[in-house]
Amino acid sequence: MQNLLHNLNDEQLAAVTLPSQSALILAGAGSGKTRVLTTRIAWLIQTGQVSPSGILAVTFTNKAAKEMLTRLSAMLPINTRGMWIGTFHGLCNRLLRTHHRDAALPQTFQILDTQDQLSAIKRLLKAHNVDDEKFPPKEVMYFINGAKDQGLRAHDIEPYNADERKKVELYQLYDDQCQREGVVDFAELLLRTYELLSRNQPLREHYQQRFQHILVDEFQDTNDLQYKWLKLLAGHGGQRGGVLFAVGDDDQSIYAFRGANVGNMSAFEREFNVKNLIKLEQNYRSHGYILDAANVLIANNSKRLGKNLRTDAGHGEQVRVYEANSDLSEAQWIIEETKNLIAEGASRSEIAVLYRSNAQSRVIEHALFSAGIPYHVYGGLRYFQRAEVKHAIAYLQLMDNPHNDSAFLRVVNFPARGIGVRSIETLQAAADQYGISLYAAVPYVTGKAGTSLAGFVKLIEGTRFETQQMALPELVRVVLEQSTLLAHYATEKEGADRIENLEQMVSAATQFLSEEGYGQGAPAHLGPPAQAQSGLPVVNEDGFEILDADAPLATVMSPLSAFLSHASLEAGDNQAAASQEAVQMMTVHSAKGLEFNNVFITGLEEGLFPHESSSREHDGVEEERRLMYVAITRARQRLYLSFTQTRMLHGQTRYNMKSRFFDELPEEALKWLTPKMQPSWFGARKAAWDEAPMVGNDKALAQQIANKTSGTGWRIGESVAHAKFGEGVIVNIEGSGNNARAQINFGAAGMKVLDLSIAKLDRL
DNA sequence: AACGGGAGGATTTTT
DNA sequence: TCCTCCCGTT
Repeated sequence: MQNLLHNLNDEQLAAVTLPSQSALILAGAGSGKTRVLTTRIAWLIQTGQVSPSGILAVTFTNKAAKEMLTRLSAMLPINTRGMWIGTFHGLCNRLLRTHHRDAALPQTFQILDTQDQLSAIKRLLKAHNVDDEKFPPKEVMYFINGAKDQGLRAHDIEPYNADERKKVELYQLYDDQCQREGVVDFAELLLRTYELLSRNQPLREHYQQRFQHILVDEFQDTNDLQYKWLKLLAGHGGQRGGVLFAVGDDDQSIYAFRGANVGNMSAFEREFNVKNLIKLEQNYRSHGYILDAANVLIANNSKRLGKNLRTDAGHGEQVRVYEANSDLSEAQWIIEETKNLIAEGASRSEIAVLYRSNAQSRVIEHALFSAGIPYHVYGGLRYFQRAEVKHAIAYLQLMDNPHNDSAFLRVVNFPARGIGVRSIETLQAAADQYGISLYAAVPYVTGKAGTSLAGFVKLIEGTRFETQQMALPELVRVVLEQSTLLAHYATEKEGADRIENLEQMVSAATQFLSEEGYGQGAPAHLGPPAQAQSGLPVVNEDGFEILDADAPLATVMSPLSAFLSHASLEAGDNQAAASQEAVQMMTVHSAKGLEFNNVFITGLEEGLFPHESSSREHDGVEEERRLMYVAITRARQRLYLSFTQTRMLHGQTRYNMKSRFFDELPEEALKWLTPKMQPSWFGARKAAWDEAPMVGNDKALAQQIANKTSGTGWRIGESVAHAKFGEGVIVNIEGSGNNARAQINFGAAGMKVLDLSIAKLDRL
């Protein structure tokens, strides 16, 4: 125990050893959050307050879950495999497999990833003759997912106009289609589990009693449904249930666009009557100037729980700021600085280039490539999302559940076997007539189409029979052969990579079996033995004895089903194993949770970062500011910020102003590598602006600024001096004439709003 | 069925 | 600019 707790600072120690009450840990960037979370679990177990089976730890990503397991097994001499540590989706998958009957799902239900879901919706719209101009599939998908993320079914929604009524109708039809086909999308995993537990009292109470300690990572990223899910399991409002230990950072909430609700933090504090709010403010990552920049910037946000990072590491180096003429020269500058860093002994993998949007990476990539500097771009297609891999997966899905129409349609004519659009239309008509799956409708199609379709069914049936007793990797190999996918790509000019990817699937299967604790030789098709139950038996409303959805997965699903869920829930790495010793390029979003000795934050221009679309969203700029905060706090030792006067975007040259975030950073923490131009800078910029052909948003922005500054005699971006507050920069101007007020950032003296007709300001 | 031309769109992302 | 999607042609 001494070992477990030593080296924790006071804040961390307090969090780890909190009594059994709901707690909210405000964990700043680089404050040892994961350490606190894992040590808390270890401490609870080691002090005998809970057994490993009483722990439920939830994360958002598989990576975070794995990290937690790894650290835990290093701390505790127990087998972590039996512990419930996983992603929301992974845990729901496990619960739904076990209780599939109560959840009204086939045990082999398959999981749609986003691509699958979109094609399912496209198919639905076609089947119901919906005008996809008026109801674009993507929009329908957002609508459905948005509703599910709030825990709403179609019948829960009160449509406020005809269009919405149609969407609600489509939502219902979509759910019907999924149910018919035995498939479940990501949001459905959560919602179905939530409904299962809320409707089934014995089941709910069983898990409420079992999970005495529920720990949640990245709590600021939870959506409404996830919070409801947690409340349900924690038995909120009832006598039963466990203690919720939530760890998060409201300042790092950057996923509102996908439904995350930071408000869950304060809601949790209120609803669970949290007495234990602990702030982890000691930062072990960044040097002082970098933290100062982060702290001062984020102080501009109004809705915060409040937190200030501190470090023992000293000031370190100032943040370097560079203004480039163009995106090309920005890239060139990055190359030069990167070369310097490497010459000084920096490892390439300790250099990160961050940008707001993916479109910005191209120019920088090009420059790095020309300079012969190895780099790795994050993002892009993941292994299980590649077309050829998805095709193979579709064949495997048909092995497991031939009534999955999505999988059927994907490969019925791939590789080509003469089953065209007409054949499919005939088949679809038959399926609709009898209300059955496409696969089941094949015998009803006559003629030539019927013969080729029957051939396909024979292929599936034959392969299924042939692989009956095979272990998973062997089954995968046979499916790759029998489907003629390998043969098909062998004839393609560029097929070598695809074949390699397909063959990799055999080893992926082997690796999966060992990771999940399946015997390597277990027949892939075979379901779990009915006796392989663990945990307490519980009885549902019908008096059936049901088993606890305990780990490992092998007890609740066949190796094949498990592998298929794995393929959907864990999309795999992006791209082939990139060389480790490479400059890391990624969006700010994907940099969350990572850290580097040297960080470049590029494209810091109004309209890009903060992004122009953010101004239209509720609290959009605050979210962008949090994003900037995340970006800054990635850096350990050296941070570079850059912006450019002109940038080629969407085929047009744009003239941007430097990001407002520069005006929100403390002067003393910055070192301008190029002259900081103002106020003449603004004039020069405005001239360039006037000369250049304006595109929509430039005009809007110029107009907005003109409106704001008209008649005040002051301009946004201008440097001023005040007798009391010292030097500052005008960040914003509101109102006009005698009512005009300027928001001025006085750096160390803070942000002030001054009445321009009263305050005595001097131009600098 | 495969290819090409044209139109339109283009934050951010995990599961 | 550059990628994706759809439609029309071979």
